[in-house]
Amino acid sequence: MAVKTYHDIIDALSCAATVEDIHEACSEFCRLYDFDNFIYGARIPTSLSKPYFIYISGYPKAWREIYNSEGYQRIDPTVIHCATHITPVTWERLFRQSREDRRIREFFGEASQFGLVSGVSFPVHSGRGESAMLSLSSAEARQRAARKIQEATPFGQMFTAYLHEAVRRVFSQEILPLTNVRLTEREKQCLLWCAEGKTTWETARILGISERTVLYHIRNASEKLNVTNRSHAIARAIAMGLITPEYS
Amino acid sequence: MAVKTYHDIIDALSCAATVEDIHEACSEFCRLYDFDNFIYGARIPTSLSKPYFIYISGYPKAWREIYNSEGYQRIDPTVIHCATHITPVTWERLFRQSREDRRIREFFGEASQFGLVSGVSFPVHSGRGESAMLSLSSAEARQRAARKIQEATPFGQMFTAYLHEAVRRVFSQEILPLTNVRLTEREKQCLLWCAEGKTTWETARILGISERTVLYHIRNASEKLNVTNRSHAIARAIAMGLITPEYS
DNA sequence: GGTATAACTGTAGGATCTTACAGGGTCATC
DNA sequence: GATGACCCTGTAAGATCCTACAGTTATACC
Repeated sequence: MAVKTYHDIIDALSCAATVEDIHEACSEFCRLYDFDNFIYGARIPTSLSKPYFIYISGYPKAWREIYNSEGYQRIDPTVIHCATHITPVTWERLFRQSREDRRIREFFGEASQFGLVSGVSFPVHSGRGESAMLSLSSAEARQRAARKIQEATPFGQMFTAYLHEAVRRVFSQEILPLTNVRLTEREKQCLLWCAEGKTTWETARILGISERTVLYHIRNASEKLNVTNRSHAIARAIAMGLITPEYS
Repeated sequence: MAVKTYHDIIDALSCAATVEDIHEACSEFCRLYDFDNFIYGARIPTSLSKPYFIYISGYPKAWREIYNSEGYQRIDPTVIHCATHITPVTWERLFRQSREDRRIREFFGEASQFGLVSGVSFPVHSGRGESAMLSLSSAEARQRAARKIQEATPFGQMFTAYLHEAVRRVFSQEILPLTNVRLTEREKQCLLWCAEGKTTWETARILGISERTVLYHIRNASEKLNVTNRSHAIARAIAMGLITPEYS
C-alpha cells in the first residue's frame, strides 16, 4: 500500500471510532513527519465538580509516572504555553526562553533521557471551555530537528484541531452524560440575563414573565447542571458553552 | 525581490505594528495561495457591557453594508460554523449542507455577485473568551477552487492563529484599558470559590479569613470589572479569562 | 386518553448577598 | 516619611436569592 498522505490521516481521524484508531492516526502522523512520539491531553469541563481529562499517549510510561508524581504539569513550559496561547511552539524556543530557570532546564534534561529531546506543541481551545494540546517529540537534537519541525508545523496545527474533534466524538459516550446538559430556551435566557447582572425582578421584566417563573427556570437549570446556586450555575453554563454572555 | 514564502508572511505578522501591516500580510497571504479576498473578524470580551469587535477586511464595502443591514451574521453559515467548531470549513461544504434552507442559498448567491463565490473559513478560539475567524474567498467556481483551497488549508489555519495574536498585539492599546483588569490573588480566589458554588461563609472558611473580608474582595473585584453583583462578576471574570473554574 | 415536556404562577420563611457605616495592619516604592 | 497597593475586620439594615409548599396550561407524541 502506498505511503499515507496528510489527507489520508485527516480522513482516518474523521472516521475514527475508537481510541485505538485515534492512536494509530497519531502514530501515522508521526511517521509521516518523522517524529518519534506524541502525547495528546485534553480537559473538558463537565457538570461534575471536576473536569474530565483525556490522554492519548505514546510516551514512555516511566516518564509519565515521574511527570505525574513530581507534578511537572505545573512547570512544564509546553503546558503553560498551550494554556495561554493559540499558536504552536517549539520546545527549542521554550528552552531558550527559560534560560534563567534551573528547574525548567532540569525538566527538559530529564525528559531528554526518555528520548523527548526536541519537539513542538500545539494548543487547541474549543470555545466551549475545553482545552487540549498535542506534543510531537523527536529524539534528534534540537538544532537538527528544527527544519523538520518547521515544515510539519502547519500540518500539525491542523491535525490537532481534527484530533480534538475526533477525541470528542469517540469519547462522546463518556463525555455526553457529563456535558450534554440541554437547557431549554427559557433556562438559557434566564441564566444569561442573570450573568449580565440582572436581578430576578429585572429578568422577569425583560422576559415578560413573573419573578417566580424566573426562579423556576434557574432552579431547573441548576438541577440539570448539578449545582447549588445561581453563581455556580452561571459559571458552569459558561464553562460548558451553554450560554455566552456579552455576545450579540 | 523574491516571491514571499509562507514563513515570510508569518514573520511579517509577528512584527506587524499597525493595522495596515496586518492588512498587507493578509493580502500577501491571499496572493501566495491564489485567493482574491479576505475578511477577519474578532470579538473580544471587555469590562464594558459589550464586547469589542475588530474587523480587517478586503471585502467590497457594498457587500458589507448589505450584510450588516440585513443582519446576515445571524444566518451566515461560516459565522455559525466558526462559533461552534475548531476546524476550518470550505464554503462548498456549507453550501451542500444547507440544501434545504432557501435563505442560506440566497445568501450565498448574493455573496457571489460580489466575487465571493468560493472560499474557506478558519475559526480561532483563544481560551480567554475571545473568538475570531478568517475567511479567504475566491471568484472561481466552487469545483474549480476546491484543489487550491485544500492545499492552502493547513497554512491558512496556522496563519489565522498568528493573525489573531498579531491583531491582539496591535490593538492592545485600545483593548488593554478594556480587558486589562488585574485582579489580586485574593480577589481571584474569592471569585473562584464563589463560582464553584461556595457561599461567603464557606469561602471564608476555605481561605481562612472572615466573611467580611470575602465580601470586601468580591466588592473590589466587582468594581474593577464594572459589574453590579456576584453573578455578573463571575460571568465577566470567566469571559475575560481572569478565572477558570473547575480546572486544576 | 395518557404521558412527557415545557412554560407558567403564588406565598412565605429562612438563607445569602449587598451596601454603608468605620476602622487597623504590612510591604514596597518614591 | 509619605503614598499606594493589598489584605484584613466588625455591625446592621435592607435587598435579593433559595426552598418548599401547591398548583394551571399548552403542545407533541404514542
